[in-house]
Amino acid sequence: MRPQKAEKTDEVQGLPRITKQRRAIFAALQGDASHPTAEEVYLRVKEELPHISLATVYRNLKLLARQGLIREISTGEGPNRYDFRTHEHAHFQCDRCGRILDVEMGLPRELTRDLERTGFRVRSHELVLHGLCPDCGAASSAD
Amino acid sequence: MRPQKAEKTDEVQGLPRITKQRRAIFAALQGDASHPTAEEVYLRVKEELPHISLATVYRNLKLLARQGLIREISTGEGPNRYDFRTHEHAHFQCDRCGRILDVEMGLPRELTRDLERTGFRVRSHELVLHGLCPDCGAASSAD
DNA sequence: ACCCGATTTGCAAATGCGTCGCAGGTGTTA
DNA sequence: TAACACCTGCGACGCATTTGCAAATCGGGT
Ligand SMILES: [Mn+2]
Ligand SMILES: [Mn+2]
Ligand SMILES: [Zn+2]
Ligand SMILES: [Zn+2]
Repeated sequence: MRPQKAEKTDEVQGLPRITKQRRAIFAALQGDASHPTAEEVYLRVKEELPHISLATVYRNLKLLARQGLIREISTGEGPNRYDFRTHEHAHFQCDRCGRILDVEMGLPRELTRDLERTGFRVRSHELVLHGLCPDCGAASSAD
Repeated sequence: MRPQKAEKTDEVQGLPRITKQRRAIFAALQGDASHPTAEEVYLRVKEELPHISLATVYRNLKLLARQGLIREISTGEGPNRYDFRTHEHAHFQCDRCGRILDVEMGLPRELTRDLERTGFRVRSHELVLHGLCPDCGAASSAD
């Protein structure tokens, strides 16, 4: 029996393939706590794959995020950032140095429970704190 | 004595003036629970001030937000949105209809306390939840 | 190993959203 | 009313990200 080419109604696209670009982009994030931007990932991957295109990096970061293999973070300040840590945690962005630091915390269970009880379906959430990181806070008071 | 024109070192700019554009933009937000985009505010204000420019709307929304008179919200999905409600509350954006709804909740005090204790200075935070709103959740299960 | 079609890539152009520079206009204070 | 700093409208610009397309590449089936 022939394998049913693309459905007509639903936009089901085939399974993602493992290209060297995709693999390298994913690898570039692993163990990196800096929450790099697409541009930064691009520069990094380019050392291994000099011909890779920035568009490919964007496409794959989006895809990996959709697959849940990485996390996409928008801080409301500058470009999106990417995180290999996919567990539930919040982020702190320093107003001064711009760095993004992990804040280990989840939402109070009761909150989402209350929302669900009101008819909402909570799929995800993003919490970003702003202020001064320990380094910059100290620097500015010593100023 | 002459009034000290602009400081040399510090970029202190004079006091904001009350122009009809600024007033109209602020007024357009009042009582509006829809969290409109700059574009939407622009269209609304244009009915009263047909010659207003979109750049002016952007400039004033930013300024009003800096003054703390309104709140700027970036959901990570589409353009920024503006809120006349400045008290601490979170937002829920529906994946289906895109609407943004208020969620009355603040951060657990203990969290920021722990952060401050570690040397952070928390100035603000933004919490955005994603999922399906009551209307869309019902619609999709009835589907 | 080879085929073949669906997926992916590199490239450039396009898009979306927001900001900037500048030449007048306007609000505010004296 | 005069003076001047702040504002506005306008278009050009900038940055981040997306998209169209032809060529390259994966990978399941043979
Ligand atoms: Mn993180
Ligand atoms: Mn709100
Ligand atoms: Zn810092
Ligand atoms: Zn909805």
